[in-house]
Amino acid sequence: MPRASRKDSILEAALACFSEHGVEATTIEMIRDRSGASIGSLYHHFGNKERILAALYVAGTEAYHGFLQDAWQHVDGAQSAVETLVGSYIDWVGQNPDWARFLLHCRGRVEAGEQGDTLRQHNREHFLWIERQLKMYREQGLLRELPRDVFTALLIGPTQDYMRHWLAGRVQTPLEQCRPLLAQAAWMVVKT
Amino acid sequence: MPRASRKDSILEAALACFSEHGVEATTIEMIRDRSGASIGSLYHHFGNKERILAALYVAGTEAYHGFLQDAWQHVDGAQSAVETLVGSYIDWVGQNPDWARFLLHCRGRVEAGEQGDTLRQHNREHFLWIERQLKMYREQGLLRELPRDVFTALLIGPTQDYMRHWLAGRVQTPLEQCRPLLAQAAWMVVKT
DNA sequence: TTTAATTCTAGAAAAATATTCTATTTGTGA
DNA sequence: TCACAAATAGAATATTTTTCTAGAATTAAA
Repeated sequence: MPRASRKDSILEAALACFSEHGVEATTIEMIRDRSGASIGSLYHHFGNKERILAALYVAGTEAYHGFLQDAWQHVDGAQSAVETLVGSYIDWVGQNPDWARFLLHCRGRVEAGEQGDTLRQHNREHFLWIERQLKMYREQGLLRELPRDVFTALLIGPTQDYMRHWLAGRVQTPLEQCRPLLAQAAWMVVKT
Repeated sequence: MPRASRKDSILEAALACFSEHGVEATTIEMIRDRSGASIGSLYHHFGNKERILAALYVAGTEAYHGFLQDAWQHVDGAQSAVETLVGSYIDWVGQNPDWARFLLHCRGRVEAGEQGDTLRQHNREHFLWIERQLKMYREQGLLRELPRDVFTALLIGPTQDYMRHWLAGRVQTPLEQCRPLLAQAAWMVVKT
């Protein structure tokens, strides 16, 4: 296996800087110092600061999507599917707080930027993947008939909200305790 | 009534620029041009760019809190309270999309900045106000006993999630149609 | 293995942006 | 009217981002 490419080491350094100082406060120079790359190298690989953000964003969402799809192996039934959607989100954010903070913080910014379309395409595909997974349960009448966007909001909204507060250090209830509550509530509100 | 002060006109111009070009892309110069103020005046009133954001953020949250407290006049019973929390959020965001986009986009940034404590204090007070309003219903046993942070996430999480997507133009279901669905779901998941 | 082409790296130079500073003007109370 | 503070202006400075030119490393073809 090839060791981390220069490109990757720049991304890694960028995430570390963002976590440490916040996205707005980190300068190209800080990323240069931390990664050991030169300005020229940095701009060769990414072109500008915004595209560093975008690349990092895509890498993060892909990591999360992969995590979810791995967890999906053990899904067995509609309730288990809902529980996995909620639980995987909690687990991944819990295990990767720096990534998660970055993704939550920069979503709007990256979507508004030039890579917005790419990103939206990515997300749409992930969404469709979930749709395919739930199709069967829907056809069996196990899930409420709701506009798709409302369904999604009901299912994952509370969890996203909770984890956003957790990342900001605004909540005390330990994750292990919330997990079943949130999973159960999601199921309650989404089942027929 | 005094007409808009220079300070206010700067804030107004800033919000307009942010809505039009995004927060990251607007420069001090753009705000200067749009507001008609000079650089000196701008820095006299706010000190730096970050503090313009913070002031705008505080103004926005205050507007929303006021809106909610007005709507609270008509609350009558626990279900009505839940419905008002959800409905007011939808209404305010629907009527003030620029404000809402800005608030959602910048929360993390402002909280991480020097005004973070002030802001957190503000939010805590608002949160406590809601707590006081719900206390009675809680004592009557009408609301589920849950860790407070989980309760909040269940109540408002789906709505916040939905409105975030609405602001980004990612959903089609009209707000009038979602409103009762979200309110009803919130009540379902939060009532005893 | 040499050559040519391409990719990558480097850092100085330029451009864009944010902030400070000094001077003037405006308003306000004694 | 005078003294003083608050507000405004824009030039000067500092910081940060981006571009540009040149050289080093790598790859592929001959």
